[in-house]
Formats: sequence, C-alpha cells, structure tokens
Amino acid sequence: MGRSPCCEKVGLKKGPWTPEEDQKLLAYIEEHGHGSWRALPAKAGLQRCGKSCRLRWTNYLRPDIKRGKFSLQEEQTIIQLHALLGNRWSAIATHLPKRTDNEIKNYWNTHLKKRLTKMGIDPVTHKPKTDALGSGSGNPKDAANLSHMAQWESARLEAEARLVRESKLLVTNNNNNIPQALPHQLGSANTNPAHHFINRAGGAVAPPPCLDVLKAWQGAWTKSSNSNNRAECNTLADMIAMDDLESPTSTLNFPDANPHHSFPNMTHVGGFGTTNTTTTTTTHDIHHHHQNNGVESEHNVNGWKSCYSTTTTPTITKVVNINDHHHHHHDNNSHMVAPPTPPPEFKERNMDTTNTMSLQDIAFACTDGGAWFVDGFRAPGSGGAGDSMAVPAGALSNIMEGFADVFVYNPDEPNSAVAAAGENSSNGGGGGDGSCGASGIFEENKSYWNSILNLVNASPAGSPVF
DNA sequence: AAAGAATACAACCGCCCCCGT
DNA sequence: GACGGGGGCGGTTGTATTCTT
Repeated sequence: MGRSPCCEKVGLKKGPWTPEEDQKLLAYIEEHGHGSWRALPAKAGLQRCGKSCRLRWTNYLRPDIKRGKFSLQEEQTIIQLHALLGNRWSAIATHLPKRTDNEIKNYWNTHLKKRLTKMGIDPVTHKPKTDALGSGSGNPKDAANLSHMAQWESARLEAEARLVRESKLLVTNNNNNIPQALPHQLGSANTNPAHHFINRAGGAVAPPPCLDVLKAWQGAWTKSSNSNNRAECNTLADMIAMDDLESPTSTLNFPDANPHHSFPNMTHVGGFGTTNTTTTTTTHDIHHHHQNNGVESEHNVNGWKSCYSTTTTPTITKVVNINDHHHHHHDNNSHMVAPPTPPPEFKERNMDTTNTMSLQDIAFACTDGGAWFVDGFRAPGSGGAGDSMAVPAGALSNIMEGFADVFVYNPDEPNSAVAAAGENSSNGGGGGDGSCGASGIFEENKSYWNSILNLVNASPAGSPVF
C-alpha cells in the first residue's frame, strides 16, 4: 500500500503563493517558530499542506536566503562540488551559504548544465564528451589537451580522494589538529599520499584539505568585486591583504599564530631548455631557493624577501610594501640569471592566508617551460623523492596551462580576463575574452579542470561530501 | 505587434531516511 | 526489531517572463 499523504489535500490550495499567504506564514513562524509543519497551516490560517509551507519557507521566505545572480565563485563551487558529489544538491548547498538546494539545482539545470554541454563537457561525468573531442571545439589541439586533462584528472581524483580520507583519519587520531610530523620528518619511505601536505611554518601542522581553498577563491572574488577592479586581486598579494577574509564555505579552521607564514617549500623542475636541474628548498616556506645551471636565484612569496646566501639558510625579511615584491629576481645584467618566472597571472596565487593549500598549489608554470613544484610533488620524470606525487606523463603542460584563469576570468568583464595560459600557452594564446569563441571555450575548459583539482580539498570534517 | 519558442524559477510529488515509540 | 510520522531530498512539472521570428 502506498503511503498516506502528508496531509489531507482536499480543499487545500496549490500553486504559487500569494503575498498574503507569505505574510501569514512569515508572521506565524516569526512568532511561534514552525514547530510541526503538519500542524502549522491550520494554526497559521493557511489553506496549504504542511509540506508546501515548509518548502515555501525553506526555499523562499527564510530570512537568511540570498537571492539573485550567482557569482563566478558560486558557479565554480557548484561545478566543482557537482563533479564530486553529483546531484546531491543539499550537500552542495551546505557549501554555498544562503543558497538553497532547490535554487542550486535549478541553476544547475537551467544554466550550468547547458554551459558545460556547450563546452563539450558532459555535465554528468564532468569529462569531455568523446564526440566533442573531435568536433566540439573545432580545434583538435584543444581537444587533445582536454583529453589529457581528463585522463590525468581521473587518476588524480582517485588518489586525492584517498588522501582526503586518510587525512581525516590522521586529524582524528591527532586529537583536533595537534601538529603532526611531516613526511620528511617521519622518514622518506612514506609514499602515502596522505602525507603529502604542504609544509607549514615550523614544520608544524599539515592540516587536511578543506573548503578553505574555495574560501580563498571566494575571498578574492569578493574583494575584487568590492573594489570594482578584479584585476587587482589576481595575486596572492591581494589575498594576503585580505586580513578580513571571511569563509562562507568552511567550518574548519586551523590555528596558526601567523598564517602569513604558511607557504610551501617549492622545487623548480625543468626549465631553461637544457639542464633539468632540480633544487629544493628545505628551510623556509616563504622563500623559494632556486638554481639553474649552477646559478642561484630566488623566488619569494609576496610580502617577503630574503637576504640569503646560496648555501645557507636564508634570512627572511618581511617586505613593507608587498606590492613591490611579488618576486625578486636578479636580472641578466647581474651575476645572477633570471630564473624562469611564472606567468604574472598566477604568480603566488593560491598560497592562501588560511593555512591550507589548494592542490593547485603543487605547481606554478614558468616561462621556460619548467615549473615550480611544491615539496612532495613532482613532474613526471623529474626523479623526485619517494614521497613525491607524480603527475602522469604528458599532463604537465596541461596542468601548467590549467592554472591560468580561474581567478581572473570574469564573464562580466571580458577585458579583465587573463585568457592565455601563461606565456608558454600552447594553444596560440587565444583572445582576452574567455567567454566566447573556441579559444574562450578552451580557456573555460582549462579553468574548469583546474578548479576540479580543488574538489578533493572540499571536504570539511563532518560534511556530507565523503 | 503578435505568436511561438526558449528560458527561468517556484512549487509539487513521491521516495527515502531518521527517530521516537 | 518493527512500525509510523516527520521531514529531507532529488526529480519533475507548471507558470511567468523573455526572446526570437
């Protein structure tokens, strides 16, 4: 036998709510709370069933509901979470404050799904459609790149999901974020991906990934939107400046006396076309010591510079004017050779102020075709240590390119978008408008896959994500 | 200007899970 | 442990609005 209906439906009104009905419902809930939904309509004087009242309240009348256009960040979050969670709208909604699952679901069905389809990406699997590879973008090169990304992403998601799960166990076992030893400190034989968290100041906490990655994204978006100049917020400097960075997305916090110290060790791999020199910093998180062909140089995280010797622990000095010191490079006229520089649009990006690292942070593309990899990660064939996470061969360039425009792409301000995937872009650079045309579509694809990398971070403890 | 198509969004429906009894 | 009510969830439909021809 079927279930009995939630309430007696005969004579009950259906369809759109009138302002009067809304007022009655609001007034009643404000005074009494909703209590039992089943009993509410009679008490509130409404000819509706309790379920209808509940839906009207939760999806529309609730005071903490944000209405209106979805921001870029919200869109990205939805897409990312959907890639991981599928149609679990309520789970997705928990990471989009003030948005209801119904609204997100509708937005997905009416906007995002279509847009992904248009980009040649299957909105269900979040992978490029097979036929799209050949004909979707009209550009075989784009399709090939996309295929690489998909291939790599698939393997990666698997590994990272494992990482997240294991990290949770670690955190649990360590009693609420008591600092843990890093793989380097534990011994190098550990190949468990769960140990690949970024080093922190003092070699202390290696927190599990969480939605603080998205927090950083959303913070940047919000900040730049407020200043009406998103382009000003494309670098970590802008994010660092956001001491008031609020997280609407994550409930996890990892205490750190000085979050500005939370930067990774990095290793430069490849570059300069000749010697695949790999030099890893081992001392300071905020300073990236760097050597090519025996010549030393450095990369510094925003706001810091070093007075270093080439062989000893550098002395780190906070730079007063952080905007002047995105990177400190010695030019070719000095005794130093200019190191390969990350394209400006993603220098220092994603090194957030919130004590977490995005998986995107494993690498920064360099103009020489090489890349900076955060400790514990390496490019294929780079011969990294046993505790490195390898990137499948063939994927590196795609990864590098994938780092480009997530932050800066703004469909409302096409000219502000950094469409090309850095100076080593292989698809011809594309136009500045990431919102239309084959090139634009490809840029969106890169951004898309890039952003999915963050998904494995997107599981605050206790969330329904995993 | 009007009709039809497309889009956007609110609301409904039915299934399922949780929890109290 | 079984049962039933309440509420959550995801899929779908209905309707208003906007766009296109």
